[in-house]
Amino acid sequence: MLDIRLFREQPDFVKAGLERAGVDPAVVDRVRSLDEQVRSLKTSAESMKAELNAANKALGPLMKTLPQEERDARRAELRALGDRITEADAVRQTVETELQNLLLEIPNLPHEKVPVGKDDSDNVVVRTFGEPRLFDFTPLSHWDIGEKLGILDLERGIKISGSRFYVLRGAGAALQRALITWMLDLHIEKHGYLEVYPPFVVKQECLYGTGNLPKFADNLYHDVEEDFWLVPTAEVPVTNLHRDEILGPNDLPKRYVAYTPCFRREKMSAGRDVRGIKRGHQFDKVEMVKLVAPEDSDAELDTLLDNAEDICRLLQIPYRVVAVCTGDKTFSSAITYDIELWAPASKGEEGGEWLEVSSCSNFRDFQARRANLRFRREANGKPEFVHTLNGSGLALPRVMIAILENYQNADGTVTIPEVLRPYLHGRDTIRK
RNA sequence: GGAGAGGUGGCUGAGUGGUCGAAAGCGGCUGACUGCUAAUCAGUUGUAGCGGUAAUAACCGCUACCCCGGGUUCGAAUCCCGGCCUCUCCGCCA
Repeated sequence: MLDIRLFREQPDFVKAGLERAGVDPAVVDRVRSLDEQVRSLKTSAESMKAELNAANKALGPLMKTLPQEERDARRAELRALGDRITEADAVRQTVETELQNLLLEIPNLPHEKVPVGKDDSDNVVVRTFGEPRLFDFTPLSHWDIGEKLGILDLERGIKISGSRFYVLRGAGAALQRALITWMLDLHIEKHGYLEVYPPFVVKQECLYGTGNLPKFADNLYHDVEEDFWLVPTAEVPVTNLHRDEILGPNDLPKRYVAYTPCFRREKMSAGRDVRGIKRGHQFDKVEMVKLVAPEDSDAELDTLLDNAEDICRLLQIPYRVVAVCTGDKTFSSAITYDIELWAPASKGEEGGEWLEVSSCSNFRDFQARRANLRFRREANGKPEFVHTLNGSGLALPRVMIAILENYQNADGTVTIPEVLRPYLHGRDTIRK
């Protein structure tokens, strides 16, 4: 959520930012008009309340001594005033709710460094690592490799849960588990994150905090009976760990890493990426989340991104880093870099593609304001909103795809990346 | 799932429907005293919104906040209803 004061004091700045993000800047004037209404309604109601409070204060001690008739008269008079206040408050409440709802649907302003663009075709590749491998045979897609090795069962996933679900078997399941443990260990021991294991269902407040609600409910699984929501990413529970808290001077930065499954309805991408395991309703992910002081967030994004890239480098899989443009960035983020792994056969007959395995973002105070997530610089200082960041490190299914397709051999086996072997009892190859 | 108890300021904890933003203690801050620390004494000490003086530190006024949301009443921390949460006992269970 953007600071209402920004709308009051620098409306042109907000308009310019929203325009860059491809949002109609006319909302700024609507916000300002609603804000002015709320404030004037509040002022008039407050002066009535002051009047009522003063009258009540004066009336209290007189109640015992005043003649019955006069008491009744005073009561009626004040009751009428009270009723007018109730009405005024109701009107104010309506307008205020409208304002709040509007603010909740306005996206974050893009960071000044974000390239301006309309959609993902305007994203900018900022660096690449490694060279796509040259095959002396025709590389198979991961779904072919997976089925042939008996480590991926797409049919039975569909049988038991429907489309976009799959089953990993044997070395497939073990490989994913090894990846999760290895990534966690790396972030904990080498990069200095604290591991947390959060709930996989959350209350709706958490989703408002990160910005998934109210706008993106149709991508979320919701248990109506208990009003629980399945997490679409660990970002949601972990960013909300300190919701409604004021952290102390020595509590920042917080650097967390969490493994969770992620649940997404994928209503927006119906019919897309239906083959293989590229896009499922359920997938696993290791996620890094940071809470930092505002002046540190730019630098923290750089290290966050590097921590995620480290995984790719150690796996020795070609990747590229993409600066996401203003038109393609997500609702809550101010700036985002995507990491894309090369998958040589992920499009089947059509060949390879760059697969998004991580999205590293700085949200500045956008989520912190929604989640009321603050800190004090000094013991008696004024609370300020923290800056939040997060990035995948990494999303499992697509890493699996990249490993299977990049490390496949002519004989149908798959070599296991060296860094993972200690996590697989020294095993170096997946064979049938 | 059954029965009971309770949710008050940074913490502990009091609070007959009006004089309660709220006693007291602890903690914090300021000052005094004392070679220093400690102790003692005095004062002070919630947050937010709006308006004003003043300007970027501060001061004054009003409003709101005693878990959340409704209600009763001229007036609610206090009474009533609903919800959430915590604790204790019993039952069940990975």
